[in-house]
Amino acid sequence: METIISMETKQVNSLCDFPVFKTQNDLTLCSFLSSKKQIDLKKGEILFLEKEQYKGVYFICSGLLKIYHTKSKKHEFILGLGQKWDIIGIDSIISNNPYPHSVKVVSDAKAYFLSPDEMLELFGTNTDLRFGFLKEVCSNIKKIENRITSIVNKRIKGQLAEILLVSSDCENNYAASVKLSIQDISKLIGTTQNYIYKIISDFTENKLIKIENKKIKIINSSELSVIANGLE
Amino acid sequence: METIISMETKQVNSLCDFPVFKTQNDLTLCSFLSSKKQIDLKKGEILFLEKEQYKGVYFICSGLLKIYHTKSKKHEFILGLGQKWDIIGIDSIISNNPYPHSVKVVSDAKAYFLSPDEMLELFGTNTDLRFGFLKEVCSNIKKIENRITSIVNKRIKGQLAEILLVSSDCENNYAASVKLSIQDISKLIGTTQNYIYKIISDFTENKLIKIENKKIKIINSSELSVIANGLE
DNA sequence: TTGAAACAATGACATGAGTCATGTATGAAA
DNA sequence: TTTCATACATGACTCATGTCATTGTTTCAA
Repeated sequence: METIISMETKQVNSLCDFPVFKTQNDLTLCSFLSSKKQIDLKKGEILFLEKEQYKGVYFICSGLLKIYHTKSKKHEFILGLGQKWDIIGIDSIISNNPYPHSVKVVSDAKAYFLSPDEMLELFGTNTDLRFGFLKEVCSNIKKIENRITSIVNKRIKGQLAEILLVSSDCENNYAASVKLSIQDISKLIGTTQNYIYKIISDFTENKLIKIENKKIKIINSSELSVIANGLE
Repeated sequence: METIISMETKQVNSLCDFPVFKTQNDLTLCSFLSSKKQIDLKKGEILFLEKEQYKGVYFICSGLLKIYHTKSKKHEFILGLGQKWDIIGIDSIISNNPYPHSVKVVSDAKAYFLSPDEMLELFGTNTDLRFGFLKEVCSNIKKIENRITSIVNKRIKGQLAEILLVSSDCENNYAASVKLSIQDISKLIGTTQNYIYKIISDFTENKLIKIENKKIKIINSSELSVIANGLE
């Protein structure tokens, strides 16, 4: 069960902290990376829209973003989430194509931004770094292949159970629904908001979860896990 | 509507013919590529299984392959099809990871095979070539992102209509079902064989298609197109 | 303070999709 | 030639999911 929403607490202090840069001993490179400043990304802000010309790569330090396709104004589907340590926009830079999806800030975030020239400079001069970026791109393939298989094989109830489990705060069993609205959860799974309410109502009736202060608290995580794995 | 099954007729005579190699003027490289021989891939042959250690990259010249995940022996899901001009296995070589999916030959095929050493040699010495392979990986990401969005937004009936349309032989309007069995179509869409039969039965009753010599002939492609686009 | 609009949530009903059982056809083995 | 296993195809039934209408709550502007 892959983590959808990260619970990591280590703070990002420098672009150097990103795993992709960890192997570097090049002092000029480290100096350049250390000089970059984090930018603020406000909730609701759109980083870029699908088919827009690429304008750089974002290295996410904190907060939450959604990566989505829009079939029409009515039908938005969330392909994935962007959070700490994620790197957004590499594939467009590499392939010299417009962005293949849109990205929007779900909760206030911080990130480093590198322009196309800066990226190509990094990309061109350093073999280890190049392979690091390429591994990042390739791991995206595996991740989304796993996601499509999961969507096809699981009932919507199972997908919701999984989201609630992996995003729960282990200490208090509160699902991070404050980070992801019911509307966004429905778009992440690819169903309707009404149906998500229905399933949440069922889960509440069956005493798997309960609603406290508009938050979802998990009270039977083992049963939710059975549902998430499609084994009931 | 992206083509699922290629109808291209140009024959592949050399590894040089692949678009990714088209920009090359390096005589040593061309000589090496020209020396490679095609290998035969028999129907039913498995190129590799998910989680297997990578052993090379296949450049498909003819025939049809399926790229799939297996949840269990009972649940196989086809992530995509491999056919002429497709390159299979790049991401594992680049990321130095086992194969993230399995690949099986659906109808007799031919391909060029390059070992990891040969690939790394190509990859390491030539900037244009490197970018060409990376573009290939990035276009795979875009393709499967589009696929996942399509699956989530379309009814199964719409997906079947689309498969029948794009795989049809334009001259005779025969859907290439001889290339893809009903069983494999159901695995490509992610549904049951029985439900595919049901929809085909409905299409036949509504005079959109008809069965001739165990082949599906399209007789109302405009109506099928409406269904494929989810506009009925 | 009030009223309109937007959002949250529920219920009734309709449709899409899956499962199981059954019958027929085909091919391989005895 | 017969028998058995597998594949093909259909029908009945059940469950999952979506749509529409409705009610209640919250927010914001006048």
